[in-house]
Amino acid sequence: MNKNRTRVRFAPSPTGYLHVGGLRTALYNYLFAKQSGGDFILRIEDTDQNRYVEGAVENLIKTLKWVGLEYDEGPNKEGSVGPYFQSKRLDFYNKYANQLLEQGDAYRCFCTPERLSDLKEQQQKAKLPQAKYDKHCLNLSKEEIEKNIVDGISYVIRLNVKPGDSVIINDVVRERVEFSRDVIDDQVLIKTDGFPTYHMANVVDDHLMGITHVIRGEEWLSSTPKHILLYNAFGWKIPIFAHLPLLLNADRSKLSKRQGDVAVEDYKLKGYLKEALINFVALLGWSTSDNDEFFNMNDLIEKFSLERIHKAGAIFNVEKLDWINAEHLRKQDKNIILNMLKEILAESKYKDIEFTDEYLLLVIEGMIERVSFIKDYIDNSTYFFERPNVYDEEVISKRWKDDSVKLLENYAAKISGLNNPTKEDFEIALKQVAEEAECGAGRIIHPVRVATSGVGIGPGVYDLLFILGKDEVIARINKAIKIIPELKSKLG
RNA sequence: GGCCCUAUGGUGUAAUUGGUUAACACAUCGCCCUUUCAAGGCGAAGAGUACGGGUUCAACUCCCGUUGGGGUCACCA
Repeated sequence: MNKNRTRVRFAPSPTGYLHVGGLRTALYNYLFAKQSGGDFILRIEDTDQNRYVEGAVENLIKTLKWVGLEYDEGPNKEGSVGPYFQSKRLDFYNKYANQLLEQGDAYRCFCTPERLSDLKEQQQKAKLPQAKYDKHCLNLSKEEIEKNIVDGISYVIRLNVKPGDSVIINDVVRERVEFSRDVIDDQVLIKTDGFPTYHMANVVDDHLMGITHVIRGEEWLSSTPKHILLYNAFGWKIPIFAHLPLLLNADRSKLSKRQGDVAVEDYKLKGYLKEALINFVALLGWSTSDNDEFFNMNDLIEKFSLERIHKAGAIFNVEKLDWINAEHLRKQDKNIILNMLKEILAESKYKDIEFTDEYLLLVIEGMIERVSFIKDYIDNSTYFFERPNVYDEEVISKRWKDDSVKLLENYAAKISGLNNPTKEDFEIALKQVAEEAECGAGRIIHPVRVATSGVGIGPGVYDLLFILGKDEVIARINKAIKIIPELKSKLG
């Protein structure tokens, strides 16, 4: 392990899904690592046995892979500093906890949960500014401690915060942040079950894993002094910290499940492109000095910088995500869109119908400027996948005239004589029919659009007709002229 | 409540670190283009930088205070 090499980590606890805030944290870590040629490490913080969720880790890894954040070291990808599950690193934590014990920087605490909650209650009643552990067990004699251990009384190991100077955090985003020592609690380092708390585990692991930069959410800022105290007690080098602004709901509260989707998986399911999600989330709290906003992963790797991270929390604005999604969709390779379209077709009511790639590609091309999501192809242009069963009444009222049937019959007759008509052939034929009937082209364009698509919106008519093909167009016209006049008379 | 972070149009963000008419994007509205709808182009409206004091020739930028928002005060991360 090269000492000068940048090493960062994303260290989620496996709660079941990847939060979009977590995605952004992971992304910033990834971008920072990649642009400096460093390592991006995934470490699973599973030290809470009560919070075990079946399949959570697998899901997390799958999702990270989907968005393209591949880690250099982590579960199933062992590096030299594993294992990458904290639950498998208990020996390390115990070893270092013992060191702290010996140094007097930590002590065993045998207090019962009852005493602790009573203490808290008393302190609250006494209107103390802050509830803190009273260091009761720090004063236990060697003999008392021995006896308690022999008696099998369970205990935790606490950090011994001694009086002294303020603890100063030098944060890349927030610059200098100062904490008075007397607001720092004697945090539990090792729980009664022998597992470490986050504070202990993350410091030990970050050091052992050679982490140079700790990039994490702002919610960790207020416990960072404890971590610094630990680094100091061990005599370890303190990593560079960067605390990221939080992601917020529309009402500025912390982004929560209650007010919308928070899982990356939710957005995936809704049809967002990974490129869009990455691009959007990157812009939540970070920007370039120029006006660019459309980025792919490589652009981001090149342009990202910790120094340009914004300080205040950012509202997760889905409207802009939608726009970015549409932008990425339009720039996406057509064959990739084709595959995605085939995938959702296979799950749609059209799953049993065969469409050629050639046909679908034409549909994609025709609709590309009109969709924001892949599913829009199906939702907004059903007529490419089935004959219209209903005809938009508003369009009928406005565009269907007494001569529409006649004109459509003429048009159908005209194109039936064409051999493999091109888009231009459809256009020329239509103009001829209009000329013969001495009317404007619009007199045919609009009726033929509703007749063949059922709606008044969509690609250019000639594109529409060409994509559908001559036979289908004629069939649809024949169907429509039997149904629409009746509908028209009903509409009055 | 204590401690900490934070504050630029509705939203995301800029502003050469004190000197611009406070810029860009999304959303909104209008026009052009297109015999549709989009996309695209052009334009409009929308903040005088949370508020109040300072410092300075000059403050969104620095200082102090206030207010709002957020985080954190677990044997959860």
